[in-house]
Amino acid sequence: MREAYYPQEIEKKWQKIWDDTKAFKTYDDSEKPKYYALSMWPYPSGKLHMGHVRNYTITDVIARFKKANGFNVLHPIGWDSFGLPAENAAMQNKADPAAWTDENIAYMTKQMKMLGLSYDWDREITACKPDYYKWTQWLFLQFYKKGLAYKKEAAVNWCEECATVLANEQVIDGKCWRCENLVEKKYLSQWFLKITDYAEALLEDLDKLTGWGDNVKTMQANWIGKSHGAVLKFKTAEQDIEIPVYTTRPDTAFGITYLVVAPEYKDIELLTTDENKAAVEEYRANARKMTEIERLSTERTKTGVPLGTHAVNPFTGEKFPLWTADYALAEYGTGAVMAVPAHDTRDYEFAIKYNLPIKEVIAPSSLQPCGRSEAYAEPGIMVNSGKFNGMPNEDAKKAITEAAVNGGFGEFKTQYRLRDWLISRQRYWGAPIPIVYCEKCGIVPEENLPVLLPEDVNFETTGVSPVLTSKTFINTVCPCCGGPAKRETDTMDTFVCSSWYYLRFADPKNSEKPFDREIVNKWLPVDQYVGGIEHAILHLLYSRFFTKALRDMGLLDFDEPFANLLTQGMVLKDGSKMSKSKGNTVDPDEIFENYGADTARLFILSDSPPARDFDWSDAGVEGCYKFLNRVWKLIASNADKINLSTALPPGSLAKENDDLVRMVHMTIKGVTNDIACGFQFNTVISKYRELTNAVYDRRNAKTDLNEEDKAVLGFAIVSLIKLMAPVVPHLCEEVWRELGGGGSIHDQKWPEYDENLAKTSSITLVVQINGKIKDKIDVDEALTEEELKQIALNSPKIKEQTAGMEAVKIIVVPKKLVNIVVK
RNA sequence: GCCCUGAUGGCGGAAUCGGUAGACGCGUUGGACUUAAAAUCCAAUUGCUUUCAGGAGCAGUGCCAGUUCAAGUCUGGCUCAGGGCACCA
Repeated sequence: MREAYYPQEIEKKWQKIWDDTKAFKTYDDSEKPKYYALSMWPYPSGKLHMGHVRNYTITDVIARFKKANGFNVLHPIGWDSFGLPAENAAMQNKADPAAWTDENIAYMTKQMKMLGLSYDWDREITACKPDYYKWTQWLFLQFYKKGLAYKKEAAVNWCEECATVLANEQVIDGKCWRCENLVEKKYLSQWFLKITDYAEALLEDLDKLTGWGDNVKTMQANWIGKSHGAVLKFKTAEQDIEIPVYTTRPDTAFGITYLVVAPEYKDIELLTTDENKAAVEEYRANARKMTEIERLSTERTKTGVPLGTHAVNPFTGEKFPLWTADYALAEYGTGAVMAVPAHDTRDYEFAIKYNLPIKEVIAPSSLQPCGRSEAYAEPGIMVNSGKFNGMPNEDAKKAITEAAVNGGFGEFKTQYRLRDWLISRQRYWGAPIPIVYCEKCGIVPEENLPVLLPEDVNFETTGVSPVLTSKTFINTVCPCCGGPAKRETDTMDTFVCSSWYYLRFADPKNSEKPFDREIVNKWLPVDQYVGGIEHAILHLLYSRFFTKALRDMGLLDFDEPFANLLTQGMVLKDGSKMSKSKGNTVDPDEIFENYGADTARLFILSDSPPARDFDWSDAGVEGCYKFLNRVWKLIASNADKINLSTALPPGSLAKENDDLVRMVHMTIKGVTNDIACGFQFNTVISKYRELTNAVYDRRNAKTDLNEEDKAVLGFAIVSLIKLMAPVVPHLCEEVWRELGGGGSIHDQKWPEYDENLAKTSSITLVVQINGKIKDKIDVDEALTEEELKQIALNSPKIKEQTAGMEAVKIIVVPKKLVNIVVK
């Protein structure tokens, strides 16, 4: 074995061999239990960044660990390759988005192979290839047939920069998720998926996801936004028009002093008097012009105008005025709000500004009656509420709603904040929506799939989709009547493609259907999913929705796609996120070139637990490189002494009591537990270092080795490289073969430990006085409690410090400590 | 405003059940090797006080209380930081 460690040479050699021999190919037919490890598939943006390196390394180590532990592991990769960057690149470089994408995929594939990732490349899938998007389109049609895909005219989020609409989930703080441009409202006819049908299931099943972090689950629960309340129906005094209102505070119904409808409310024109018409129209026109962010800003003082008409409170018969104000949202509840300024901060602010009456109906307690200079939103006792007076307001919520139900003017209602998923995009580089518009037949699904993207398009258009420039795509014949018809020119949101890709990996080559039900049932759910927290709502919610909908269509038999989710932290440099604009990026290629992939893998896992942010430091990389050199040298300089045939398994070593043998058992136990319980790779790596240090100490201490010493050394070294193999696959493979190991180290079984040997031979007894540590004594672990007590009491230090004092109580924790309580 | 997560040396972070706080590494300092440097190896490294140079003592895990023989760990109340949601009635 050569003395010096040449990672680049070793890595290149093994990567080629693994590739040529398809070392990580997964077969469906195996006796072993299945394990599906998956990283979120990347967008082929050009080059891997360190976030990718971290993500894929984590999943790769898990996959290799599970394989060594006897699982049939599925560890695939693919490309989320539809999306705007390819189209933007096409506009700038006059390149074909397909060619640009292919180039990027080729480069990133090369980088992934350089990182030594154990993917089954035969299962690679690519969202923008017709053999994949054909099935995205097919699934869309299944949603359409089930009434889960529909077209409607609605106020939608429009990004001028990207020249397309966006889903609610893609609007972050009123800005576009991709380009951070301010989002505007537009009224357009668009395709939606009916995710709201699954609001309750998506919320309820969060409890089943015991392998997900609470942070992600609460984010989803907040996004779904379930609330319990009532719909109360009001009639107008002037025209007898019904205005239903959703409220979570029916207990405050006696305190209503006005009613607000959203500027987009459907009956608003009927509700406006002629005198008020001009002012209302002007207000509505202004509201339309405002961007989402302006309108939703809580900083902004509330505005509104009266409609001139009135509604009647069915509980009291009181008349109160109708207003329109943009703090009422058309898309939530019924689009109308009953205003109780005494008990709602927003209504209070509005009432003060426009001098509307404030009527208190809940007092903090019977001792502390009303009279406040702000809205009182806390629980209390009902007042000014007729027969409900004196009741705790929480009870009155139910009682008043029941009264409304009995009176025929109300009902209990559960409301969700979640809205339907807008999937139309006025862009080229996406899966075309397979729909045809026929003058005779109306909306007709196109069953002849795939509907291919046209190639005769001009990307130098502004403001409209390049698809519209095609001369061949738009005009077609109706699949129903054969008459002239036009194709839908919108494409699907890329998140549709990524909502089912994890299913396709189970059956990637199927040309008859998106996936075979049996095969998918066998491999899914994904046992371990790894990716960034930024998808906590978007991709993870959509995928859960897809899985549930596909189950209801009978295409599969499970209802959650990802059993365990690990959201990895960001990779930082100098305390902030790596970004090109800050100039603090680290190029993976440079790290591979200078140190090799094994060092990169080791370092990215070594310093922080996977869920936490990771601060990149050049010194840390150096440290990992030095460690690998140390391991290499340790083995190279002892290669002649290590004989794999004498590197015996546990139980067969004569020197079982040897401290180094015990250390090896402890390390196997520790590493195994640290990976199995929460993937704590940082402590796993510290255990590699401890064992390495211990082997060095042993070798330094003894130069004249007998056969037994060699066996111990061999056992320690072989165990070390087996434990390190998932993290540092190239070095360990090379060393394994150099030492004469048969086959690949990555086909070896995970080392086992003996529980009796996985601890030190003696223990340190801690002696405390009143809970403060006063002495530490090495003792045999077999001693009884009474013996430990005597040893503690006989310690000279303890005698000295307890002289003249009385021991009130002595607590003995077996094998650990003695605490003497004195007065 | 509501929700989630976190706070431990100069730094990243360890510490199964409440039972030796600071594993492992980075950095720093000192030393060995070298003509020299790099590399490598060895040692020290929470703070303060004290010392006869072997050590000894005290304090210490964001803050304030509490439970306990014993609290980084459990309970209550805060502070700060990061993230999510937000005129959602």
